[in-house]
Amino acid sequence: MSSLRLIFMGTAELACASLEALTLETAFEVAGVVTQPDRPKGRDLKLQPSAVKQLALSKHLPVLQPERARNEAFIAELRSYQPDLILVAAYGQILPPSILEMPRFGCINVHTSLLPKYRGAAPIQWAILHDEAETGVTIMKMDAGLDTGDILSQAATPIAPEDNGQSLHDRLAMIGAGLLARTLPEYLNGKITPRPQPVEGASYARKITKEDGRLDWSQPARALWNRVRAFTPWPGAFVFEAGAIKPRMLKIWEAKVDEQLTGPPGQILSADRMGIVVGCAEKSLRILSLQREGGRRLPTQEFLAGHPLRLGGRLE
RNA sequence: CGCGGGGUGGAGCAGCUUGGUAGCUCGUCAGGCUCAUAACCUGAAGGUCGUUGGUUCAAAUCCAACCCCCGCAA
Repeated sequence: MSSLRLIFMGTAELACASLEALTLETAFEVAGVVTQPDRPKGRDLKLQPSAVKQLALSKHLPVLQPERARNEAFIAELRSYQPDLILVAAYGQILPPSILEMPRFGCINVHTSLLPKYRGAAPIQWAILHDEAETGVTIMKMDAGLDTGDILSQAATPIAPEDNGQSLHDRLAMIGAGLLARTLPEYLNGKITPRPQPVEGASYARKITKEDGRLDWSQPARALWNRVRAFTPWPGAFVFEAGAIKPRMLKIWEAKVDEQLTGPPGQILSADRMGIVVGCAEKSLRILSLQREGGRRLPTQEFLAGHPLRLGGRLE
């Protein structure tokens, strides 16, 4: 039997590790890569190819970039590739039934959560936000619902205190790629029976927005700490210096919960080389590195050298 | 031409509007104090003020072009 014809659909950085893994498997032939159209990005809003497109081009794989995956012409073109299997990872568009039913082995998705928890667009961030002890990757067979398909395999990883959105993302990308490489052959050989997702415990991780990164000091320090971690490096947790005519945004990069100091929510309780401590609903948050609008990311000590903060001042 | 902030000793910033002596908080080095210290005191080294050109008796400061960094936005 000749190698399996496979179509890869993905856009974000997360998908690259999986694509890389698949191209290394001789049992598969990656016949084409589908990714989102180039989008305006960067300071000049110039069109930029997706991370997956860049990787695909470097491997000289055919790249398809339909504006809409539902588009009839695209579906026809996809059909012409006669895929045996379609692999989807962080693609960013809903696939119509005509695509889901196209390959004889179906469409397989790599999702970065332990389904049925955290279905949807931002499972990594929401897992950290919700103070989960662990999360993971699920390989599943896609169906018409949003991340509701039957499970082929899963792998878990603990969320460590030093984890943030970036580190967890990178780790899950690697775990996902490895799990995919192990799961696919077994699935294709009929050694895996897809099992339906449990009804209990399902949740939805909606897309996050910039505004979700705003720190609300009326929350407990641990919740704010989780928010900082979850939103690093994107979209970033932020606050504003209070009292200024033109409020300056401060992006918080690193923080930890301070067990000792307490004070009114938003009030600066301490500011020295050890950090900027701000009062919260419960305990306080010690900011270790931050970035002012227009400036670069700085450790607290260096930030304070040029931006003295008044004790008792406020952040909001 | 998407909007905006910025490039000043090793780090972060002020000074620029109203041209005329290089400033602040740190760091570094030396010495002092101290049981000790990331604390405190004294002293020192370290900068062609992003680049090029222009205006001027005189430019960090005014004008022009260019290079680079960052936030927003995506």
